[in-house]
Order: sequence, then C-alpha cells, then structure tokens
Amino acid sequence: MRLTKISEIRRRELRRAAFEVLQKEGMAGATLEKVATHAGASKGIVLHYFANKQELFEHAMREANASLKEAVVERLNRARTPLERLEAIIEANFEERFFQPSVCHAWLSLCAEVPREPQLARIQTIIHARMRSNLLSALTHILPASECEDVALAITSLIDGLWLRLGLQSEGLTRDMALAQMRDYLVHRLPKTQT
Amino acid sequence: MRLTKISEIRRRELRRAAFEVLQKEGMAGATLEKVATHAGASKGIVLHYFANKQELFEHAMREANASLKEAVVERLNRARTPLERLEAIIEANFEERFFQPSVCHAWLSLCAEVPREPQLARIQTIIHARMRSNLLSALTHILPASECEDVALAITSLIDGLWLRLGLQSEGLTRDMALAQMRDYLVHRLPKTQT
Amino acid sequence: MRLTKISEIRRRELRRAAFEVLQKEGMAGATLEKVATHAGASKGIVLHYFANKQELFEHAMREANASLKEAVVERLNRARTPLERLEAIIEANFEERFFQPSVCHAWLSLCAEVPREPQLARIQTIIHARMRSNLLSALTHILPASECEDVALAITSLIDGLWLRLGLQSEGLTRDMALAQMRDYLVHRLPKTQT
Amino acid sequence: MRLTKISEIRRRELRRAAFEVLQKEGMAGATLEKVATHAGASKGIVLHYFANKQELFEHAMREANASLKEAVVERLNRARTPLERLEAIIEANFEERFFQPSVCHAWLSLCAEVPREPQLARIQTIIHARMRSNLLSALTHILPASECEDVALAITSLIDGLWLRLGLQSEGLTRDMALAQMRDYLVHRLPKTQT
DNA sequence: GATGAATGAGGGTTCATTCAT
DNA sequence: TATGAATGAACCCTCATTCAT
Repeated sequence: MRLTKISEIRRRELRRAAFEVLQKEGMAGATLEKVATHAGASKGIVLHYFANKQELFEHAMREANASLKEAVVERLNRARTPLERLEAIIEANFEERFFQPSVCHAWLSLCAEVPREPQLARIQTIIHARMRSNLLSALTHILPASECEDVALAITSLIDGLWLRLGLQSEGLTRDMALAQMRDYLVHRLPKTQT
Repeated sequence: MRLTKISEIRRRELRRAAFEVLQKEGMAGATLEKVATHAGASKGIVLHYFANKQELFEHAMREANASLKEAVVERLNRARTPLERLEAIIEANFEERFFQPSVCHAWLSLCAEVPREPQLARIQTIIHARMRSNLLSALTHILPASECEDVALAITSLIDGLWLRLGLQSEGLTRDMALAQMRDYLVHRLPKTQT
Repeated sequence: MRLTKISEIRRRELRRAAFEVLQKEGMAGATLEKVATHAGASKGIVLHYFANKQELFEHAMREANASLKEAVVERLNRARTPLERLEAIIEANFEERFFQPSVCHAWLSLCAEVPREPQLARIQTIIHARMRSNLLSALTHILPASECEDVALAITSLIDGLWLRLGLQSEGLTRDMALAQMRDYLVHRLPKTQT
Repeated sequence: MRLTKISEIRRRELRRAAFEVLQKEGMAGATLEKVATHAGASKGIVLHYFANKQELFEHAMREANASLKEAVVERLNRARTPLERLEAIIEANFEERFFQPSVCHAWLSLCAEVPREPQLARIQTIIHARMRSNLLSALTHILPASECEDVALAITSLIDGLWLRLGLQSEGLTRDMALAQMRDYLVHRLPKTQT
C-alpha cells in the first residue's frame, strides 16, 4: 500500500510521532507541541491534519494496532498447522520491536483513556475481537468447541497480563520469560498429543 | 486501628475522594478541585494535607492497595490448606467491591503514571512482591520448587489480564467468568490430585 | 534600528508595559495579567514571547538600561573636553524623562530582586561597569591616576544615592537640586583650574 | 528598657525574624510561615501579634531603624568636637554588623515597598529627618550656614549610594573602602583646617 | 496565648484551539 | 500547505487571613 499523497505521508509521520511521544511523556505530557517537534513540524500543522488532540491519538492507537496486526498476519501466513497458527499469534504479540517497556507505556496511556473516549474503546473492541477470532480459528481444531472460548480468553488475558508486568516493572521480565510462560500455559492446557 | 486525630481522618477522606474521582475522570481530569468538592472540602485544604497532586494520588494508590491487602489477609486467615490459601488470594482479588470497571479504571490511570512517577512505581513493586510471596508460600506445598516461580507469575499475570479486560470492555466479563478462568487454569496446571 | 519583525515589536511593547506596570505596582503587584492589559494584549501572549515572568522583567530591565545608555552615548558624542564628558554622563543620568519618582520606583523594585535573580545581577554588573568605564575615560585626563577610581565610585554612588532619595521621598528633591549636588561635588573634588 | 511583658518579647522576636527572613527571601518570599518558623513559632501566632503582614514588616523596619539609631546615639555621646560628631554619624552607618550585603538586601526590599506603603514611607521620612538633623547639628559649626543643607544631603546620598552598591554587588566594596570614600568626600568638602 | 485547620483569592504557567497570513 | 501569533480556559499551587479549639 503506497502512500502516494503527501498529506497521507504527513499524517503517518504525525501518528507515529504521537505514539513515540506517548512512550516517554504519557497522555498528559504528550502535548501537541512536543508531537509536532518530534515530527519535525510546527505546532499548527498537527491540527491541520487532525481535528483535535483526541483524534490524533485515536489514529496513533490505530496505527500501533495496525502494526501489530501486520506482524500477526505475516506469521499466520507462514503457519501450516493449527498449533503453528496459535504460536504465530502469540509470538507476534511478543516480537522484540513490540515487547518493549516504552511501547507498553504508550499502550497503557492509551488504555487509561479508553473509559472516557468512545473512539479508543471502539478500537480496543476491534483489537480484542480480532485476537479472539484468530485464536478461535486455531483452537477450534485443537480443543472441544466448549473449551475454545475460555482458552482464547485465557491466552488473551495472559498476554495482556505479561505486557502489563513489563510496563510496570521493566526490569525482571524478558521476552524469553514471557514466551516461556505462554508455552507453559499451552503445554498444560492443550491436549497432550498436540504439543 | 482508630484514626483519632482529625487530620488523619481528613487525609483518609481525601485519599478516598481522590480514588473515586479517578474512577470517573482519569488522572488528567482528576482536578484537585473535583477531589476537594467530592470530599466536601475546599480546594485549599487538599494541599494543606498533601504537598501536591502527585503525593495525593500516591496516597490514594497506597490506600487502594491497603484495602486489597486487607481482603487477602482476611481470607488467608480463614484458609486451612495450601490450596485454600491459593484460592483465598485469588478470590480476594476478584471480590465484588474491587472487581468493578470503575475501580479498574482508577487503577489503570494510576498504572499509566508509573513510568514517570517513581513513588507509584515503588508501590507497584511492593504490590507485586507481596502477591508473589503470598502465592509462593502456598504453591511451595503443591508444586515442585522449580515450577513455583513460573506459576506464581502466571497467576499474577492472568489476574492482571482479566482485570485489564474488565477495564477495557466493561460488558462481557463477569466476576464469575473471571473466577472460572482462574479455576480452569489451576485445574490444568496443578497436579491432578490436588483439585 | 528598525524592528521589522512583528514579534520583535510585540516583545518591545511587552517589555515597556512591564516596566510601566512596575512603576505603579511593584514587583509583586506587577501581574502578568496587568502587564498584558497594559500592553493591550492577553495574558497568554506574554508567556508566548517570554518564557516566564522573571525573563520578562529581565528584559524590561535591559530595555530601561538601554534607554539610559542611549542618552549617555548621545550626550557623550556632543562633548568635546573631558570635563564636558563628565558632565554629559551626569546629566544623562538626570534627564527629566528618567529622573522621575515612578521610574525610580520601578528601578527599586528590580534592584530589590537582584540578590535572588542572577540574571538581574548580571545586568547590574554591566550597568556599573559601563558607568565606571565612561567616568574613568574622562577622569583620566583630569585627575592623577591614583584618584580616578575613587572619584568614579563617588560619582556613581552620589548619583545612586540621589536617585534613591527621589524614590523614597518624591517631594523635596528636584532635578535641579540633584544636578546642583553633583556640580558641588565636582567643584570641590576636581582641581580648581578645571571648573 | 526592659521588655517585661512576654508579649513584648514575642513581638520583638517576630520583628527580628521578619527582618532576617527578608534578608534571604525578599518581600514576596518572606511568607508569614517562614517568619514564624524562623522565630520558632507557629504560623497563626504571627497574626496574633501583628494585624497583618504589612504591619509586621512595618515593625521590622522600625526595629532595624531603631538599631541604627542606637548605634548613632552611642557614638555621638562619645564625640567631643563637631567633626567627631560628623564622623560618629558616618561610622555608625557603616558599622560592621550593619554594613552587610544581606542586611542591605532586607533594606532594599523594604524600600521597594515604600511607594505603596504609607507607613513605610513615614518611617523613611523619620529616618531621613533624623539623619539630616544630626548632620546639621555638626555641620553648623563647621561650614557657613548656606552650605550646611547641601552637604548634609550629599553625605546622606553618598552613604545611601554606597549601601546600594553593597547590595547590588556584594563583592568588591568593603567597609574600609566605603569609609575611605566618606573621608575623601569630607577632606575635599570641609574647610582645610578642619581635617 | 497558641495551634493548625480551613478558606478563597489570585498568580504563574500550560495548552488545546483558532485564525490571519 | 504551513506557520506561529493570539486567545482563553483551566490547573496547580501559594498565601494571607480567619476561626474553632
């Protein structure tokens, strides 16, 4: 997907700058001026492309989500078995470029606004729905139908919980530990013959 | 523990008001004025008792944590077996008065500040250390030593993940579902004879 | 020196407004809002041009100093003999537009902040250094080298003391009286043939 | 003069504390709380003894003035000739305990308020009147009547100017230099036979 | 007399947002 | 398209002052 129009390039720059500023400054500290500076633009231009601050950060969240989605899709495309697809989903969620304290800080800041920003809530809903759908499409071939929903939710929650841990205590939780946790869960939860 | 001194009573009122305002307004929206009004006091008095806004919310977090701790302790005191202690810890974390979307929203707002507020980070560390210590003291009698740490982290993460889910999508995740998730995890992860 | 850029014009307006408000209100009373109103602008714009209050008043002091400097330079350019240069310096310091109680009040307010504002202290140092240098370049031709420094300091102190008197008791000290004092000093201190 | 009543002792403590806080903090920074703390008292007590902040600092100025007055009187009592009395007045004004940058800073802060505080203005008037009267009573025996007023004003202004210099540039002006300046002035201004 | 709780006004400062250029 | 001037609202915080104990 080429971004031919200059305006679309500018918008992407700003979305990314917004997300990056969020990593260090949090929502309150992420002023339009800082975002503009970070993107090498002037303050006024930000509101030229986005109606207001909340729209900017809505798009920042969308972009971060799209990035994650891409990673998942790419890995899913290479997966052959249901189990591989499960692993693809999980590993995509812990890719090194994503599973960073600073990235988690930005997500935390966005999630903290979800209760008061319907747009952000909507994005969250979409993210969760996709995750569930992806997981179910794999689990369906591994577990009895009655258990799929539960396990899908467990996997999602475990991923989220590990991410949260990374955000709250940067030191002490490595990517490998997180992945080991996920595998440990699957080993005990999925039928023995599977793993 | 009686709070005899009037100042201590006032401080508690304000801590609680702060936490409650946080539930609806988020960190940025939780104005000192709103907190004061919510506590039936004047704006000035808040800073008479707390040096500044961040100290107020630091104490609000401490209080919320103390409240959770109490619930855990109380249930632990009634537990007889290691497994009961495990369940005590888990159930305390999902007590109805705590496991509410609004409460979760407040926690989310506080957690989102952790990366930039060393005091909040410290409290988070304490919370996590206590949770781990509590879980280990029960798991030790149930699992081989080599697995305890991992399972303790999994339980913590699962709890956190379920909480996060509640915060992000209020509808669709009941307390019972959450507890069922936890039990499902234990059933599959702990030795069969235990459960 | 033309101020072509609009921002530079605005800054000058604000500097001057600051100095004028200072005359009536003193440092504590010289609110940013009053300064803005006096300049016919909004409070926000003041901090758009000056990082903070103290920077504004630092520039106000600089401007007032520049104004005095100009007056001195102009008179010095017309002076032919060393004695005339001496008189030029002195008379510039007592020009009617400067030697006003209100102007002195503003200076007093600024000077009172010098001990706690390094920037203002720096400006004071510059002012004094220039005054000394100007005086010495004239006195050198009138007095033995060993006496020049002392007399320069005496003249400076006498000028300052008379200004202070004007500021503390507006009535009772006219410009003419002040100039007479200065002349009386010179008559008695400089060699007889000079005057 | 004994201060028998406890209340009078307390008032004096507070006056002095006020003056001392003024030395470091300036008028705006000299809050009632700091003054109270400096005097080892509680905030409330300050306004128990003084109607309001300005009254407190008015009394602080009075006290500082009284202290100077005492020094002058003491030296005058030991003076035998008119010239000695002149020297007594001058030397009292440069006594080591007074001629300190910090003391000067406090005076500067008070003087900066004079234009807006009639009470302080009144004290200033009294100070000046006494100084003039003291000087005249000595000069009268040394100079022709027509010159006395002028010389008295010159001496006063020179003293004030040297004090101001001390306040604005602490380093570089010693007590000895200041006294030398005063003597230099007298040597050149008074009849030769006198000195 | 003494304390410190409580108030409320006001200040500096920050920022999203608007607008003219 | 892009800039940055300008506004105004709101916030945190400070403090003099009042009052109950």
